[in-house]
Amino acid sequence: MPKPRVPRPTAKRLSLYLRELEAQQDRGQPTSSSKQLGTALGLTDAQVRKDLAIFGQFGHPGIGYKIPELIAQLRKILGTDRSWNAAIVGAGNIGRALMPYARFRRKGFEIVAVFDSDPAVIGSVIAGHKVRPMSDLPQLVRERNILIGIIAVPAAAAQQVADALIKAGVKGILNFAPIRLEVDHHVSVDSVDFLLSLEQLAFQVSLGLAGSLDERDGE
Amino acid sequence: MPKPRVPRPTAKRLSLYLRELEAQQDRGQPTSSSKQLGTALGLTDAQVRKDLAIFGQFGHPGIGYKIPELIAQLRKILGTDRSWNAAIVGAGNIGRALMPYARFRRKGFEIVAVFDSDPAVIGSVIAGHKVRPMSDLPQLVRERNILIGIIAVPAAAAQQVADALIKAGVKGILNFAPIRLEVDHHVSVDSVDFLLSLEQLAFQVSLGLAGSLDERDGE
DNA sequence: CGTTGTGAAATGATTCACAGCT
DNA sequence: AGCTGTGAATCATTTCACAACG
Repeated sequence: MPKPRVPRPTAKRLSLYLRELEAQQDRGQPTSSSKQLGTALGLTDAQVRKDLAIFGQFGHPGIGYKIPELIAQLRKILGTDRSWNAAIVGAGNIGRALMPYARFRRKGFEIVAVFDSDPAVIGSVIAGHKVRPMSDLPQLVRERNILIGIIAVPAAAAQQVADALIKAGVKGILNFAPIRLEVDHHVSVDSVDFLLSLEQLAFQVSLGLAGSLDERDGE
Repeated sequence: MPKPRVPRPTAKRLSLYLRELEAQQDRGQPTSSSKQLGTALGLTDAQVRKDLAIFGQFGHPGIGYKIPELIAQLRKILGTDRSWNAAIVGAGNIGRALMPYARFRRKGFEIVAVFDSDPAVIGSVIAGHKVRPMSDLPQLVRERNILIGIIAVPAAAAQQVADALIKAGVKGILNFAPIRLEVDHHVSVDSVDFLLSLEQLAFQVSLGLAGSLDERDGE
């Protein structure tokens, strides 16, 4: 299994397949078909098969996909068959909402450090996490093998936080600040921007009930 | 200006253009060019021009785009030239983080109601918002002309909350639950799913420094 | 000049449709 | 019969390249 070219939309769907398969497994299902996965996720069966076939031949003609087998494969592909240590930078509203989010750990992401620049919160403990000063960041990121940084600071500070994280060795950044981060090409950035999402909603809604935008779900 | 077909990727970029233009205006810039907008956002100039040309001829050859003019146009197109009343359902971690988010109002979104099903929080006031029981939802959505609902409840409850919101008259839903919502085609849904984003990050990072995924920014 | 708007070409993603396996 | 994997066809989006404009 060398390195297949992965279309970006496919990459996003991989996580969705995994999620749906886990749900089906919880319901006691032993196998699933591309048809079944597709209808659950609003996709065509052909789409599902194309996506999965990129990585190998996981399916069994006449049967479908064996759920435990495919789950294991997807976890390996997505890198969630191991655990990832992450740091949250910014103990404001968003950072605080993220800390107690138990599902993180259940999915293999462990928050092992929290940083903030505000002396008023440094030293306090939130949801079991001690808030540390930014000056501790380089050392802790290295010591605790943190590869993922979560930026939950105001837009004005986001770029310099990103720079600090990258310099310390972080390889992936989840960015909640409404700003485009400029990063080296060997670092991955994924942004969560709910203001943008709200605006998309306003746009689609104001296009009116008979929208001229595609009629497919805006998932 | 009838109803142009708007490619979905274009719709997302429209908000980005508006944001960048506002930043440039704050810096005192009177005009901007497709080249300048493009480099600021990691896009080609041709892309920017194509996107904007869908809605009319806003540019001035040799000059570029007059910033105040284009901002006004984009606001009108996106529907953010007016104010939108929104309701938050779910006063848990995420809901609570959203309530004090001042930027919402600044961008034309006003949280005018908050609902939860937990008797322990109903009646309490969070960030100036009184938490109301779900039974108040239908009436309040109508009375306060709420067109946008923000779902911040656990996945298991999300679909029924969506149904309740839509029945009450909401036309757009911002969904924070990690689940696909089944909605009528006249309702728009946009999802914010940071577990998904984290997994994308893990995927890209584990593909290794020399990723086989596109080398462009993972914005 | 510099910059727009836009057909034409190139690239990318999805769907079709069917041979082949169980 | 039911279902996968996949080449070919279709559809969508981006980039190119250039005439026209101020």
